[in-house]
Amino acid sequence: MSKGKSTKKQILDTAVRIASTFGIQGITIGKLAGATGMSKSGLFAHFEKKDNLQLEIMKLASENFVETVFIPAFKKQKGEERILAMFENWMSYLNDGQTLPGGSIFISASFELDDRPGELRSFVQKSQEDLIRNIAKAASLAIEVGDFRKDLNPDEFAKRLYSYVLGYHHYKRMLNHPDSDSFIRKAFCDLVGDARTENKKHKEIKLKVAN
Amino acid sequence: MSKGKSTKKQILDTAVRIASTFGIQGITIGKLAGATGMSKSGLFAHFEKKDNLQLEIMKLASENFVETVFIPAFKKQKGEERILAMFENWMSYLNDGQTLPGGSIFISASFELDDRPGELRSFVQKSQEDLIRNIAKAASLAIEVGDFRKDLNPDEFAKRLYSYVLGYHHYKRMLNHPDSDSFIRKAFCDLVGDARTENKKHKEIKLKVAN
DNA sequence: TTTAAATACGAACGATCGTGCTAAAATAGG
DNA sequence: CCTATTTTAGCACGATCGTTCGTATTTAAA
Repeated sequence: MSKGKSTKKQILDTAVRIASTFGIQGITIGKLAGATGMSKSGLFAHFEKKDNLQLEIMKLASENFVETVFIPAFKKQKGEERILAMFENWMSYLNDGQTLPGGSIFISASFELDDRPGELRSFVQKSQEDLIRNIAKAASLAIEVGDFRKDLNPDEFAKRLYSYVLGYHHYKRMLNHPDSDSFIRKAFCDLVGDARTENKKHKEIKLKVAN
Repeated sequence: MSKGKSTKKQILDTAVRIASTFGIQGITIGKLAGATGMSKSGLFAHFEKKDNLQLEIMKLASENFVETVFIPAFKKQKGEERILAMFENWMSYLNDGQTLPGGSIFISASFELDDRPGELRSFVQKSQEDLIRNIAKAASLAIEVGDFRKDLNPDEFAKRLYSYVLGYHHYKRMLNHPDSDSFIRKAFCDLVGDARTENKKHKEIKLKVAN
């Protein structure tokens, strides 16, 4: 890897962390230059427009999400097991204080950008649609293999799950509720329980992670 | 009302609309001055610090919310009826394009401020806690009067409802899903249905509003 | 090692930010 | 109507924003 590409990668890694705390709109060439020990102009030369910088930050964050949440989950077998894996990976992702000290960039970016059209917003929209579609897809596979009821609406399932995640993020980050982890775990279990076929209705849902 | 107070009120009304679209952090003395036809310094004289301006914006938005959502709902009788009224008023509030062209200030402010301590954040936090507590209170009254099951957790009910509202706002504002209204209506009905006592389990839930 | 290309820096630009200061204008009370 | 007070405007400040440009330095190929 050439020198240029490697420093660019390092810049973006730092940028993702900063954006996690200050929002994608809160990143600044000067602040980012300071955080990386570079000059404003030296850093700026890697991106040509600030918009590009923001876009590349979101793209990196998106890759991180896919690698942490989806890729490992797709190695699990279809059905409830994969759904559970997604959920647990998702929780790990949201609580990785190393790369996301201030919470999910996508969640905050969504609310920052919801009324500001542009390339950046389009990318975030597309990512969110992908996310919901992937969950819905996993749910419909769970129906196919007989884990979930045939009359479950997978899209509805996905959207309710994501709503709970939004709430979770909100209660944890903004309101500092100490019981937000148990909140979402219980909500998730009820959601899955309701989605199950009748004969599996009362099986235990085994989630790892406590805390 | 003195001249000063009346122009200040008018400034804040405009500010709430702007903040609805650009976020509470997106408010700028210059932009707001332009929007009200005043000079920067003339407008600034009403507030003394920008922080005060932002705080007063949030306070006005909070009053608007209470007046639109809670006050009318508290005139309904305790129980499910009051819960339904809250929900419907909430929907009206969120869809009032006149005063909130860009969606709820509190929702966006929450995500803008979640990692930035200060007086403004504290106020938003308090407002959100009040909101959840009010819903939970209404739910526990519904238990008292026998509409909801005795083993329902009111706090959990409130937090799940608010999670759905966050999702609704997100799907509607950010993702422009045309079916977001039916999404939340169905989610709400399921939530209420699950909360009901056994003998009322299958009563119809009559919501006004379509669209 | 020489050299051409890639990369980084320093300084400066126009804009806009929040915020003072002072003077003009509008208002309200006698 | 006159005056005292409140309200507004004009102007300027230091800071910071994104961005440009010419120059220095570092890297990689020959």
